[in-house]
Amino acid sequence: MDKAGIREVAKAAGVSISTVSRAFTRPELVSERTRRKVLDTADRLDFNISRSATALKSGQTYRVAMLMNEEITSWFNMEVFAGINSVMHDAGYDISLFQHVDTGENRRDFFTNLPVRRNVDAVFVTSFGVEPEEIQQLQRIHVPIIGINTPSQEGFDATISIDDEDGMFSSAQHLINLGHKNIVYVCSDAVDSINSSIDARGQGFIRACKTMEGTHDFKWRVLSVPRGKTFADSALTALLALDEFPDGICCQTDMMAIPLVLRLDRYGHRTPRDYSIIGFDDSAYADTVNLTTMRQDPFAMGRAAARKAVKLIAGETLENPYEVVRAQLVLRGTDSVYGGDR
Amino acid sequence: MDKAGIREVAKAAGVSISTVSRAFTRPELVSERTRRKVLDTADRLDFNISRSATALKSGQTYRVAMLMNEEITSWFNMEVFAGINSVMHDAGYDISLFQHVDTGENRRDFFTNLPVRRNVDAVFVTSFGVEPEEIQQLQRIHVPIIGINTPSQEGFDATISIDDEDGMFSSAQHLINLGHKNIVYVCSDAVDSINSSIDARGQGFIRACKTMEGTHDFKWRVLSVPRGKTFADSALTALLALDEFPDGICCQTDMMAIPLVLRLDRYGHRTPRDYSIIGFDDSAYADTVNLTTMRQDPFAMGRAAARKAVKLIAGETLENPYEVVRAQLVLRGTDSVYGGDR
DNA sequence: TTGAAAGCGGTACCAG
DNA sequence: CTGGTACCGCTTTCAA
Repeated sequence: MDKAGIREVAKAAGVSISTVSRAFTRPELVSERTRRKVLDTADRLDFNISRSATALKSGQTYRVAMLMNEEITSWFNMEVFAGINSVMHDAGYDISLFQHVDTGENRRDFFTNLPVRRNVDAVFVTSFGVEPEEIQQLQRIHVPIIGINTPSQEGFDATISIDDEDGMFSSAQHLINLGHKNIVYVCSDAVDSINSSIDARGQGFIRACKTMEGTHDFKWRVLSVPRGKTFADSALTALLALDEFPDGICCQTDMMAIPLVLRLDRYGHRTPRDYSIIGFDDSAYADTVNLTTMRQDPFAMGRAAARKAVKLIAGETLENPYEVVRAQLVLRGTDSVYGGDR
Repeated sequence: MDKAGIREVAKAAGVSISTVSRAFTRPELVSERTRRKVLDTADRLDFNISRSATALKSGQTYRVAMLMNEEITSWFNMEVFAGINSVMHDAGYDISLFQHVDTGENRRDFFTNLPVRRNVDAVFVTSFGVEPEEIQQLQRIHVPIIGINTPSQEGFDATISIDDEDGMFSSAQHLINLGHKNIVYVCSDAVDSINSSIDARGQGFIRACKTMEGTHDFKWRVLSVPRGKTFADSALTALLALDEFPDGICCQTDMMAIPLVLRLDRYGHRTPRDYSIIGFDDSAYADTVNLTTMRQDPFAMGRAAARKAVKLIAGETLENPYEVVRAQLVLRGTDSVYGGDR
C-alpha cells in the first residue's frame, strides 16, 4: 500500500481534493481546522504534492538547463553551477546539465535536436561562444537564455560576465608598474571552434604591453602551449627554453600559475626573488601557495544569473540585463618591485 | 504563437495524437513514412514531448535526490555528483541537490518534511551517517536509497564505499615498513552529530600503530585540529609545537597534506629528506606537489551508485548491492626509507 | 470556505 | 499500423 494519492487523502480527511490541493498551495484559503486535518492525514498517508502534476498543470517545467564546455568538475563550471543551484533550488527548480556542448559532435547534436525544447524554463550558457545560428536555434525553445562569461551578449536575454580583457590588462599593467622589463603571458592554445571568453585575457595582456611600445629595454611575448593535462609541464618547458628567463609572468589561470611557481622553484627560479608571477581566478590553493592573482567569483556570477532567470521566467523585465563585473587583483606574495630583492 | 501541442502537430501531420506520441517514443510501431512526416511537422512546429506529462503519466518523476553534507563544491561531493550525473542524465533523470543536510537545523527539517517524498525516484546519500530513525523516515518515500561512503549500510538498498579504515591502515603501515619511528596522524575534529565515514581513517591509523605496541623506540599520536578554513594552519602550528618533529605524517586528506608539505618546507622540514608524508584522495594538485597519497575515485563511485539506482528503479534485483572498494596507494615523491637521505 | 468538473499533455489499451 | 479514449494528479474557475 504505497498508493496514497490526493483523492485518498481527501477521502480520509473527509474533504474534496480541491481542498487538499489548497491546503498545500494556498493555505490562506482554507480554514485553520480543515487545513490541520488535511495536513495531518496527508502526513500519515505519506502524501505530498506531486511536482510533476503541478508542472504539467502550470505549463512550467521547473527545470532549467545549464550548458557548458568541458566537465562540470572544473573549478569555474562547478562554482557557477553551485551558484545557480543555490538560488534555483530554493525557487523550486532542478538543473539539467549538458556538458561538453562545445565540441563539434555534441554541439551540432544539441543545437539541432534541442533536447531541452519544451522541457526547461530557462537556459544558462556558460563561458563559451555560441554562434549566431546556434542562438537562433536556441531561441526556438522560447525561454529566457542567460549567458555567463559568454564572449558576446548577442541573442541573450541577460548576461553576466567578468571583463577578462580588462582583468589581464591590469595584471600586465601591474607588472609593468613594478618595473618589470621582460614579461610573458602563458596560456593554453585557444580552441578555434569555441571562442571562449577566456581568450580575451591574451588581448588584455597585449594591449598593456603595447602601451610600452617604443620603450627601449622592454620585452614581452605570448607563450601558448597545447591543451591537455600536461599543459603546465609544457609551459614549464617552454619557459625554461627561453633564451632569457622573464622577470614577470602573467598566467591565463591559477591552474597554470600554481604548478609553475612550484616547479620553477626547483629550477632555481624563485618568486618573488627572481621573478613575479600573477595568476587568474583565485581558485583552490592560490592562497596556500601565496599567489598574487586576479580574483573572479563565479559562484556569485551564478547566483546573479539565476536571479535574472527567475525574474525573466516570472515575466518581469530586467532593470539591468547585461552586467559586466571587474576582476580584482589580490596582492599576495608572488609579485615584487623589479630588482627589489636582488 | 508558441503553443504547439501534440494535437496541433497531429492535426498538421494529418494523424492522431496517438501516432504522434508513438512516433517519438515507439518509432518501431509507426511506419517509416508516417514517422518522418510526424517528426518533420513536429520540428517545424517546435514541438517536443513534454517530460512533465510523461512523468505524470508514467508515475515516475525522472528526478533523483542527492543528499550531502557541506558544499557541493568540495572535491569529493563534486566528483560523486559528476559521476552520478554522468549516468543519470543519459537515463533521463535530473538531480535535485540537498546540501548541508548534516547540520541539525537542515537535517531535522529535511527528514521531517521530506520534501522529496513522492517527488524523486531514488535518493543518494553521500558520505554522512544517517541515524536509524532518519533512515526510517526516509524509507517512507518508498524509493531506493543508495549510500556512497556512508558509515553503515543499514537501511540502504545499496551502498558503495571505500574502505577508509583499511586505507589509512595501509598508509600508516607503509610508513612503518619504511622504518619510521615517530608518526602522527593529522585530521580535522570530527563533527559529533555526523559520524562521517571519514572518521574511520583515524581508526585505521591507530590499528596500524597498535601492531607496533611494545616496540621500544616507536611513537605515534593523533593530532586533531578544529575544522574551518584555517585547519591547515592549525595543523602546521600543532605540528611545529611538538617537542619532537615526526618523521612520518599521515593526513586525513590531501587538502591537509598539500598545505603542509608546502609550508613545512619553509620551516626547514623538507620532504622526503626530513620526513615522509602521505595524503588521502589523490585530489587536485596532489600530482603537481608530487604527493604520495591514498587514491580513491569518487567519480567512479558515483557512477556505480547511479547504475545501481537505475536498476533498482527498474525493479531489478542487485547481484551485489553492497560494495566496498579499496583505496590504492599512489607512490610519488613524499615518502622514503627512514633515515635514507640523511 | 468548500466542492464539482474541466483540462494540462501525454500514454496505452482496445478496436479496426 | 493507426485512431479513439480513458486516465495520470493536480490546479482553478465557477457555484453553492
